[in-house]
Amino acid sequence: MTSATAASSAIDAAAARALLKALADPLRLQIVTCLAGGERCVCDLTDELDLAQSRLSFHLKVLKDCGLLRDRQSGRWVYYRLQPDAIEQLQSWLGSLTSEAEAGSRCCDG
Amino acid sequence: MTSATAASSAIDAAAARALLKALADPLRLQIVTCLAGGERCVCDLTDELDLAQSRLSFHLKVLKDCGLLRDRQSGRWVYYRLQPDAIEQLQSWLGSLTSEAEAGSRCCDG
DNA sequence: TTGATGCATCAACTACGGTTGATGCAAGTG
DNA sequence: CACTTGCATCAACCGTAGTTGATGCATCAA
Repeated sequence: MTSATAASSAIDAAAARALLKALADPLRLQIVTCLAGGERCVCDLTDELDLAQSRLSFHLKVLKDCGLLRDRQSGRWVYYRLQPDAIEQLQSWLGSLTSEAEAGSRCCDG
Repeated sequence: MTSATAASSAIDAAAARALLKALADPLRLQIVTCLAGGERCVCDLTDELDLAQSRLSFHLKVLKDCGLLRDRQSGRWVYYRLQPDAIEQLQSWLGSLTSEAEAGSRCCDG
C-alpha cells in the first residue's frame, strides 16, 4: 500500500515517463510555472514568454498530451490551465519507486 | 512552507530537471527499478538487463551524475546503489510546483 | 610478469526531439 | 461576403542524446 499523498488515480510507468519527459524540458517547465499562476490563452503566453507561436504550440501539445495541461476554447482564444492532479500522480508514483527499495524487492521485475 | 515529506536538502530547478530527464529514459528507469531491489555490480546488471557493457556504463554515469545513484568499488567490481534521497527531493520539488499554483503567484517569474 | 577480467571512455554513427517558417482552418469583424 | 485574428499543423532543417565497437586502465590470478 502506498502511504503517499493520495492522487485521484494511479498511473503506470509509461504515463510516468511521459510526465517526466515533459517536465524535463526547460521551456516546458517555464510554461508550467507560468500556468501555475493561473489560466492563460496562447497569445498571452507567446507574449509573456516571448516565443514563436508554433514553438509554443508544439510544447503546449506535449504538455497537454501527457495530462499536465487542460485547454478550453472561448471564442477565438484557447486557454490553457495546469492540471495539478498530474503532478500529484507523478509524485506518488515516485514514492512507489523508493518504497520498493525499502521492501527489498527482486530485480528488474522481469 | 512545504508540508511535503522532508527531503534532506532542497534542490533547484536545474537539478530537478536533471533528475526528471534521467528518469524519463526507459532503460535508465529499468536500471533504477532494478537497483531498488538492492546494490548490484555492473556485470550483474549487464547480465540481468541483457545490455552491452558500454551502453550500461553510459546510463549509469548519467544516473550517478544527477545524484540518483552512488557507486562503490570493491576489488575488480563496482557496485551501484540507489540513492532514495534524490527521488524524495524531486518529489518535494514537484510539490512546490503545485503549491505555487494554489497560492496564485505571478507568471513566469521574469 | 604475463594474462584475464571488470569497467570507463572514446570516436563515429544513428535517431529522435525541437526549431523555424509556411500553410490551413475556425471564429470573429466590418 | 471579404478580411483579420488566434491557434494548430506541416515539412525541412538542426542539434543533441543514445548506440556501437574499440581501446585503455585498473585489479586480480597464475
